[in-house]
Amino acid sequence: MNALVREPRSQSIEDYLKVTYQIQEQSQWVTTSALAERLGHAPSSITNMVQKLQKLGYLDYTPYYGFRLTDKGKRLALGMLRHHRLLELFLVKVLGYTWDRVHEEAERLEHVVSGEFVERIDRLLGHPRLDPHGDPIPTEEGRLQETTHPRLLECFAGESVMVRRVSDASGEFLRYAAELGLVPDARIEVVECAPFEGPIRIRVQGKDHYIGRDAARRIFVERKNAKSSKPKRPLP
Amino acid sequence: MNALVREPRSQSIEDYLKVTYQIQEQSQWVTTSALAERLGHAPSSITNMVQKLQKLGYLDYTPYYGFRLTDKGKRLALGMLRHHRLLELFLVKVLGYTWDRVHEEAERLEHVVSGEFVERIDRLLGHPRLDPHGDPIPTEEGRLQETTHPRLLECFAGESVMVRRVSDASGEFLRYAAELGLVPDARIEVVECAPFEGPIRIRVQGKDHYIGRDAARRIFVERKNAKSSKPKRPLP
DNA sequence: ACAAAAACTTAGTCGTTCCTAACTATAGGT
DNA sequence: ACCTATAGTTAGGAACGACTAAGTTTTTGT
Repeated sequence: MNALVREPRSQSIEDYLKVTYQIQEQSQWVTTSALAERLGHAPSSITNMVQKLQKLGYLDYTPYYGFRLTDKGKRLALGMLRHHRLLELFLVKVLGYTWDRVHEEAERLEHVVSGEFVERIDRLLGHPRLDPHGDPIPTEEGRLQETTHPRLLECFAGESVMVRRVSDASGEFLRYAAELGLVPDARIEVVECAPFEGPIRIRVQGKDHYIGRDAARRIFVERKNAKSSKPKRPLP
Repeated sequence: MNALVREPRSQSIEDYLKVTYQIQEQSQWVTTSALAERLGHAPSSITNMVQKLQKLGYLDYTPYYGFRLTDKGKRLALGMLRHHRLLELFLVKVLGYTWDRVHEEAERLEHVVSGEFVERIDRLLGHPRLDPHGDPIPTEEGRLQETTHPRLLECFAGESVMVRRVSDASGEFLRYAAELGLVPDARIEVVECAPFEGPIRIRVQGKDHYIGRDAARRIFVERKNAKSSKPKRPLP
C-alpha cells in the first residue's frame, strides 16, 4: 500500500540497535546508562534516540525502567551483526588482518556495504558459521545459533576444555590471548585455580601460563568430555 | 605548535574534493554550477561548502569566477580516487561484481576504508595501474599516470584501434558496452562513419555494430600504428 | 549600451545527532 | 518512612550539511 514513507535508518540508528541487541542477550531489559556506556554517549542522548526508535517501532520503551527490541528491531540488529561478523572473518581470511585489528574496520564497513557485498563474501568464505573470535554469524534470514559456553573462569582445576569463543571487546586482550595460544579450537587444561580470587594456571600446547580472573572471564570454553568434531575454524 | 586542531574531513568534504578534481582535469577552473550538477546539490550549498574548503586550505576560490584545488586539496582528492578505483577493481576481481555495478558500492566504501585496507587490496591485486574501466589508479604517493586517449568519436573510417577506457558515468552504458565487447583492450575497427552526424559502424571480434555518437564519445581508444596519416573526414 | 537572462552568493531554516545543565523519579540505608 | 544518592528525562543549544528564497554580479542578445 505505501512504502512511500521511507524508513529513516542512519548509521547511528544501526549502532543503537546493534548494541542494544548485544546488551539484551544478557539482561532482558536494557537501561539507558548501559547503552550510554557502550556507545560512549551522554545518557540524555540515549533517552532522545530511544524515544525516536520507539516511534519508529524498533523497540519498546518504558520510561525510567528500560527498553527492549521489537521483532523489527531485532531483525535489523541481527542484520548488522551478520555484516559485522562476516566482515571480520573476511578481513582475516582474505585480506590477512590479525584478529585484534578487525573490529574497528568492520565497525565502519558494516554500515555501508550492500546486501550484495555481504552475500558475496559469505559465498567466498563458504557460508561460515563463526567469526574469528568464535561469535556466531546470523543467517541471512536472521537466525542466530545461540552459544552458551561457560567461561574459563567457571572451570575447575583438572578440567580439560576447548576454547570456543574469545571476547572481542579489547584488541589488546586479543593480542595477549593470541600470544598465549588462546584462540578458538585451542585445547587447554586447567591446572590449578589459586584460592582467594587468585590467578588460574592453564596449560596450552604443553606450556603453562598463569592468567588473571579478568582474562579467564573473557574466554568461553567447551568441556571436552562430550562432543566430537565440529567444522574447522580459521586461525587468526 | 599545533596539530592540536584536528582537520575536519567529513564524507561530504571528501566528495566535494574528489569531484572538483575530476572536473578540474578538463577545465582549469571549476564553477559552482558544474560541481552542483555533479554532486546533485543546490548551487548555494556549493558556495557554502567551497568557502569552508577555502578556509581549510583545500582550494583557492574567487567569488563569481570559480575555484581550483590547492596541492593539499589535490592530495586528498587523489587519495579518494585511489580508494575508489582500487575498490572497483577489487569488487570485480575478488568478489565477482560486473563492471557496471561497482561504482555505487565503491562510492560508499571509499569514505570508510582505512589506509591499511586499501594497501592490502592493492597488494592482493598486484599493484594494478588501471581500474576496470581503464581509469588510472593514483599511487600511494599521489602520483597519477595521466591518460589522454582520443575518443572513438574522433576516429576515422578504416582505423584499427584498441579500447583503452570506457566512461563509467552510467551503469546502463557499461552494460551496453560490455554486450558489444567494448571493454578495455578490445580491438576494434572503424568500418564507416555515416555523414550528417550519423552513427558509426565498428567491427568487434568479427561482428559489426552501429553505435551512436554519444556512445562513441564515451569510449577512449589508442590508435594502432598500422594505418594512415591521411585524415579524411574528421568527425567533429 | 543596456535590459534581460543566467550564474552565483547571502540569509535564514530545517533535520540529524550530539552535548550540558537542570529537573524528576526510583532505590537504598538508617 | 524518609531522605539522599543514583539513574533517567527534559530543555535548550551547537555543529553539520543540506535546502529555499531573495539579492547580487556577470554574461548575452539586440
